[in-house]
Amino acid sequence: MLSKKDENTRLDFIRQIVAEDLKTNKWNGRVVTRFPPEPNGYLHIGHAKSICLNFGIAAEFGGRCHLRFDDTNPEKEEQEYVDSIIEDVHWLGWDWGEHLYYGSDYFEQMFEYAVRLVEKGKAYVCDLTAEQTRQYRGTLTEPGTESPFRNRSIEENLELLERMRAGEFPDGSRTLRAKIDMAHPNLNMRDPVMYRIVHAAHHRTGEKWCIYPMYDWAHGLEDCVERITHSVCTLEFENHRPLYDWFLDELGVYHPQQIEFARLNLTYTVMSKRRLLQLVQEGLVGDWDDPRMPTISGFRRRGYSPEAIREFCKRIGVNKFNSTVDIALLEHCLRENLNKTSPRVMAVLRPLKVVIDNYPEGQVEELDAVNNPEDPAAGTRKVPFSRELYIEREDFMEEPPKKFFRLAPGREVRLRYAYFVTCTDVVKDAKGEVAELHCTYDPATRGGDAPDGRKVKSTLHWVCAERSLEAEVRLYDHLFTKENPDDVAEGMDFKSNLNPNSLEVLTSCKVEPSLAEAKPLSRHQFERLGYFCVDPDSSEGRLVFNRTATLRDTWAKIQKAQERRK
RNA sequence: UGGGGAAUAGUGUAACGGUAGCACGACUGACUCUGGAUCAGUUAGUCGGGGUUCGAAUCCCUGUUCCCCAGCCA
Repeated sequence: MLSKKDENTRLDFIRQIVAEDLKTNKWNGRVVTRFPPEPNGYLHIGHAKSICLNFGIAAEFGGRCHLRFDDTNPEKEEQEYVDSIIEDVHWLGWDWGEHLYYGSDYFEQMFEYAVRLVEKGKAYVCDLTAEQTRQYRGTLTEPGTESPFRNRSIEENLELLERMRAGEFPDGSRTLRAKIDMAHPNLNMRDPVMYRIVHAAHHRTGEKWCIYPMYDWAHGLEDCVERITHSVCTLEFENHRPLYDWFLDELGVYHPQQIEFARLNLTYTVMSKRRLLQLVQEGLVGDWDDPRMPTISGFRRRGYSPEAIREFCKRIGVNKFNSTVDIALLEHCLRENLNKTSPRVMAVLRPLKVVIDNYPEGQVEELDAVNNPEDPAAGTRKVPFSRELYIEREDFMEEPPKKFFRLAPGREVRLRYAYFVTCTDVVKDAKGEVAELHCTYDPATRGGDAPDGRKVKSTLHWVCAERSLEAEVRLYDHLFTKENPDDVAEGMDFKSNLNPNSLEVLTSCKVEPSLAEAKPLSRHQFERLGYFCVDPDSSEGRLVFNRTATLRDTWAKIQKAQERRK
């Protein structure tokens, strides 16, 4: 067990700051964080890190966390994204109560603050074109040049700003800029744009506005209005913090503390919204919720549980340097959770027919099977057994290599929860492929135990031929073949590393009848195969499963090693 | 070549001047009616060079490498 000191020292650097602020009463005991997505795409596992950080801190320190849409760019944002984000954050298990906000709700107040800055002589209307603004900004090593409009009178600025708002000027013709320092070594401080003119309909404010605030101007004010205490964001905003501070200080208003942390990178995964959008738009995946996508909706459809994702976010930690987490850790958290929670079931992906020659024709018996050995409360169910069964093709080999313990001619194995069977004959088709197996069973081993104490080397899963259900099963693998999808040849992009085998569809799988009523998105373990989730594509009488993850497969490892030796 | 950040096993993280620890992975072995799970063990690390100190991952100097910034995106 951890001592109290150990627990405290294990806090990440952000939680340490929050804990310290609580101790010194910096914010009068308040802890208010926020998750501020722009509704211009679907949430991904990288956002989950931020979500768990912000909502987690609020929950752990007795504060609250706001869900706020940072919707200041009408050209990229859509209601569809708002809806999906709300659904995803909820699904992950977090709740913001009444604290659902939109940056656009503060547009009027932001404008008033802008007027104040103009009145203070700290902002001005600039007529430079975008191109000119860029040229005047200077470079990383050379200072910028002051805009010729920088010293307009306060009266003129005020009048022009009102006329900007009134829609008198075309897109891009003018901006409102902060008057800071064109020679500042931090480019963000070289008279940054606060408002641009965009005659576009906004998904919430409609046609009301034709000027929209820039991120730097809007974000601090949103935090300010909501009385955020700790404004947690990613590393690339570190350069913007001086500006965040400048705006709030010049206005003399409530001033949260911005803290930056490193975004999540995952092996075999691309994470930027831009590239995920590209995959969707170019039809390289089904949609945002394609089970191969690292989106929250993709993971949900794939069969991941919110608990697994939250545990993952807890384990990866929080830091200020870039790192790439091994996707195996995510998969570990997944299996750890699903192992404890998923009901077991038998399903055969690539069926091979087996006839039990000495079993009575026409007889069907119901055998007891354990639903979840990790959870006795899950109880048992009946599975039908009869003369004709299906087993997995790869569970039989005519000429078994060393360490292959499964079925082979003359060999006895156990059919899980059923009987010991011995393979007596192999029937082949015209092409010489194994078409059917004949076995005998030992009636004394009913249930799977031999009264004489004899052992078998392996236990196979199976389904009753007559009573099984047909199903489609979609097998997934990593979307990319390289740990780092950006590791590409000259002139190529990440798409050249797409895994052509990331999806394999199996259409004539056989599953046990208890699955007839399985609900969409319900998760099951197919014994010896992996975790599978009912895809929403399923319909009455047509079951479709997604493979969420395989079970750890020792035999596959041995096989690989054997092949390598050849 | 301006400014801002950052470097700890293969990977992710802890240690806040006092035994470099944990997790994932990999590899052994035990157990098992899932070749699952579980359990036990092995593996392997402080970016380099100086200094301060009884003692440095930690403090100082210096070098190296990596990330971010020149949108009227966020």
